[in-house]
Amino acid sequence: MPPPELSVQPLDSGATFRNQVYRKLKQAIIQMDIYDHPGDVRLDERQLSGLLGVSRTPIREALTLLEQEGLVRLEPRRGIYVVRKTKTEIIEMIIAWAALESMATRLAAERATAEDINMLWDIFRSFEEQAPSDNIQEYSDANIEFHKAIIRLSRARILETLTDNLFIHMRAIRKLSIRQDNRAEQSMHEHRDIIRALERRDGELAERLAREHTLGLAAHVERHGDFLDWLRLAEVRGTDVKAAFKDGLPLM
Amino acid sequence: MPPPELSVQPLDSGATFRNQVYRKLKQAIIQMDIYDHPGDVRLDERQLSGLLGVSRTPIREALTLLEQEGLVRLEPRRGIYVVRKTKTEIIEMIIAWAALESMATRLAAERATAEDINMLWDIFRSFEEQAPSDNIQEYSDANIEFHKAIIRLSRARILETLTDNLFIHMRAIRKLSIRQDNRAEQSMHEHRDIIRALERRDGELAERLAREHTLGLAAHVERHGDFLDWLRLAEVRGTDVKAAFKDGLPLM
DNA sequence: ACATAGAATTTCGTATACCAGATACGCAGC
DNA sequence: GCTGCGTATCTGGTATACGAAATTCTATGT
Repeated sequence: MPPPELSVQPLDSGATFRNQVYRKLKQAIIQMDIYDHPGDVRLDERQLSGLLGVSRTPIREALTLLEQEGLVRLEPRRGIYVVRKTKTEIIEMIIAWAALESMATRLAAERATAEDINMLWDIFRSFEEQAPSDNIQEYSDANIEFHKAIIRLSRARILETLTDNLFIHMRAIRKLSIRQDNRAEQSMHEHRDIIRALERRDGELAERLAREHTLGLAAHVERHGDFLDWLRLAEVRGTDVKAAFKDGLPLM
Repeated sequence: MPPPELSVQPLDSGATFRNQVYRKLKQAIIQMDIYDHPGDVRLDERQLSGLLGVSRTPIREALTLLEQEGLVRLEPRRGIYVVRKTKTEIIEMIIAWAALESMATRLAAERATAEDINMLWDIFRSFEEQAPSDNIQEYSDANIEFHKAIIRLSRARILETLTDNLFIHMRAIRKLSIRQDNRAEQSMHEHRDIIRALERRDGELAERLAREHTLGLAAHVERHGDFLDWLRLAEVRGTDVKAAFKDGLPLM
């Protein structure tokens, strides 16, 4: 007879102020979408302190974390600014993502159960129906969810962690990801092929398809992502950003 | 005539106490090599405060960073402990490393200059001479330097950053990396083949060789890395670790 | 009006004080 | 000697106070 184990949960749940503030700030920064905002976005420790009802100490520690994640930039005695990645940085991040996800896909081909793959088909179908041009945000989020799902099947936590940190910054190119030349449709086909490769347990192929799929996005950004750096210039010069997009650029 | 630009250096150099403490602690933790130490290693904020001559505030912020990097674990109101990775975690990290480095190698094949590749040959030769069995630490460090050099040739900062964070934890398996079955020699051959592929600008091949080389290490750890988890058990039970290695395990 | 020096203010970095959870210790009871 | 309970102590989390660099405002002289 197995011993009657009473396993009590830790229940702490990292509920320190520091962690709470960290999560709240992170969510707020992501939600605001810096790439939709012209100009600098500056955070004030005291203001946040009053806003969140805690002292500056846990706020500073949370900001320290956010800085390491590349979400904010702390300029000593000058201010705290929400970071906007450059085009080059975004492309590098996509490349790193491609590297990690292709490896994850290889592992997934070995480790995923039949049920796991059914789940992928479910996700695939669920946003196959959805017209991408309608709701960019939802489409983009669903897209990322698909990739996250595959990575999860690798059963390698570190790959999840590392890519999660990268995905945060993919909001920068949301509007780009479904631009003309039927990227959306092509993307879907590639997703389908990846799942099929997983189904056939062809790790080699699945890995290659995943890599090429994501590197394709990198190339797309390389061609059409110049607006990312314009945002920075506009910010410095104080120009109205909206105007800069009048001449045929993707924003909206 | 070029404009007479006067570019003044930032000169701040991140010399805040927080950053200084961060670097010092990181170096100290890495140097001590937790995997050589039996038992828990606990850090005391107040003690560090006295030791380093600064207040607890910058120390706490530095520890926050180290926690995020996975070097220490902060247990609220219980203590701060240097982290020891499990075998599974180490293997996952090697896999992530393989993913990032193989991608970097692919890029390097496109971007590296002839001079860059000569530098790789230099590094290669410099530790070809060195007998690996003599000085494990030096051999291991040189080995990692080689990999860092290749990654640097990708000209993708993010790949450097991400892998640097992974390499920190590779000290865990230093003693393992040159165990019997002439891994050292085989490793050297593989390094040579990677450089040759880069020389021929064969990105596809270089990527595959780099991936297989590093995944080989993962497999090696999978087979012979059980001692990593024993360390944890020994720690919990308070057993003398050295004894556990008597029966033929790699340590030393 | 404009330029400028200097004071007042803002803002982050650091030090210190206080609090509550967790542990260790010791005493009482058996 | 062992168990259980309560208190003292330790430790990290949080709040507050202080300091110095950077910016802004203002008054003054031209």
